Formats: sequence, C-alpha cells, structure tokens
Amino acid sequence: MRRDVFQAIADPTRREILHMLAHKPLNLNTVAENFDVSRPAISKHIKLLTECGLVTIRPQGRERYCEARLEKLSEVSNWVEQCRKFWNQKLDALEDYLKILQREPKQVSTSKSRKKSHGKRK
Amino acid sequence: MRRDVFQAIADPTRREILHMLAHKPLNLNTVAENFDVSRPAISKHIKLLTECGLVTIRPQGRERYCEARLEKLSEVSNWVEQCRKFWNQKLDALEDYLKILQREPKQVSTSKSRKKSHGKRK
DNA sequence: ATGTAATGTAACCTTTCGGTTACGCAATAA
DNA sequence: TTATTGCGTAACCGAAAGGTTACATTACAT
Repeated sequence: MRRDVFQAIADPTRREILHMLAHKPLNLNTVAENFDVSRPAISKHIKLLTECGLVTIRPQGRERYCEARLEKLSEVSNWVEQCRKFWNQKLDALEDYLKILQREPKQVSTSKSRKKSHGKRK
Repeated sequence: MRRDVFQAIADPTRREILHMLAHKPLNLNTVAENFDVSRPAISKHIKLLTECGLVTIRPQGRERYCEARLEKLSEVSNWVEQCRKFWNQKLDALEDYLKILQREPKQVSTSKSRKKSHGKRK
C-alpha cells in the first residue's frame, strides 16, 4: 500500500472522513455510522489516514477518538501551487514556445533528438 | 475507472507529467522519454488526464501535443481550504468540544444515540 | 461473573490500477 | 512506393484497493 497524502485523499470516503474530523474529533463508530459501508471498512480507511499522518488516535477507555491533523495537506497545496506557478509562466510565453517547438525541435528534446533514457528518474 | 482530479493526481507519474506539461506543451513521445515506463503506459496516463480535464490534446500532423489545463486543480485546493477552515475553527474550540464530548454524548451523535443509518448518504 | 459495546484484524472476494507486449494505422520521410 | 515515425488500443498480467464476514480482544455495565 502506498501511504502518501495524495493517495489518501484520492478516495472520496476518506475525504469525507477528513472533512468530518476537521469539524470535530469523533470516535470510530460514530464516523462509521455516517457512511453506508461496514465498520471494518471505515477502520481501514482511518488506519490508512493515521499511517500517512492525516489523523491521530486518542484512546479513551474502549473508544478511540480520531482527530484530524491537516498540516500534511500542505504537501498537496504546495504541489498545486508549484504547478500553477510554472503554468502561469508558460501562459505568458505560450506563443513563443509554440514557435520554438516548430522551428527548433532540438531545444525541447523531441523524440528524434535523444534516445530512450532508461533509469533517468525514479 | 474513476476519473476525478483527486484520483488523477494520486499517481506520482501523473503528477510529474502535469508538472512537465505545466512548464511547456510536449508531444506524447517526448513526455514518455522522460520516464522509464513504456510509451503505452504514458499514453494511458495522458488519456486519463485528458478525461478528467487536466490536459488537452492539440494534434499537429501525426504528433499530439499535450497541454496542461490546471484550472481543475482548484477543485483540490478548494477542498483543502475547506478542510482547513473547519479545522481552524475546531482548534479554536478544541477544549470545549472535548468537554462536550465527555459530558453530553447525545449532542455529537454517538453510537449509542442512533442506529446504523443505511442509505443516508452517497 | 457475565454480557455487551468498541474496536482491530484475518481471510476472502471482486474490481481497478499500472504495467507490459503485440498489433494496427495514419502521417511523414526516403 | 516503401519505410519509418508517432500514436492508439487490445489482450493480458500481477498487485493493490476497497469491500465483506467472522472472529478475537478489551473496557465497561450489570
């Protein structure tokens, strides 16, 4: 299982859980009651959310209160902002880029200008 | 296949693709060269990205230029902001909530206070 | 002491995901 | 005309996702 924040918020149920918990801490059963999937399913979602740092558990007797810890969401908004930053620059110079692409293919690394670069990333 | 933006950016490869395209439009093969997965794999990723509106294709001869359309990412940042808004309110009143939870369980809908509500949502 | 409520988890199932190879086809180059 | 390039897609595959039921455990109520 991948356990990054992007993965965590990809699931609509988990997003709703986070939304609920952002409002106020709740114990697991209470969370589960608001969904029409089984309690174990919710338990798994919450486990995943804790594993990637978006939720912490505060045990209280036999109950376990789940609290949202939304700091990690900045990873998401930061990425979005980064993208947008580049994008705006691109929009400013869009026409130029298109001209360059058409007149100077070597400058933008086309499929002709280099060979498959295995292992270059990741 | 789910085709929402959250799902789209859950995959690290797709995030990188978006990042590249935010910088400048590229044809499919050029994108594929920057990854160590096969060209059809990238083709699928791009297809998904177009299907959820994050990328548009501009055909040019036999090439297909992929452009980022990052407007849809606002869906993501909006959601994050919404969460944070609630969360901040919660932080302000955290102590109060905890007290309420402990003294007045009926007010927060505990597992005792109602039965499984099937079909209540979704 | 006994029952029940709150929870974790194992075992299982089906669907989706992300990847591959193999092929087909249109546009371009030779 | 023929070869090559850029691309889509079908068929397939293993792993992961998301769900279920069944069972175990612990805290609390009686």
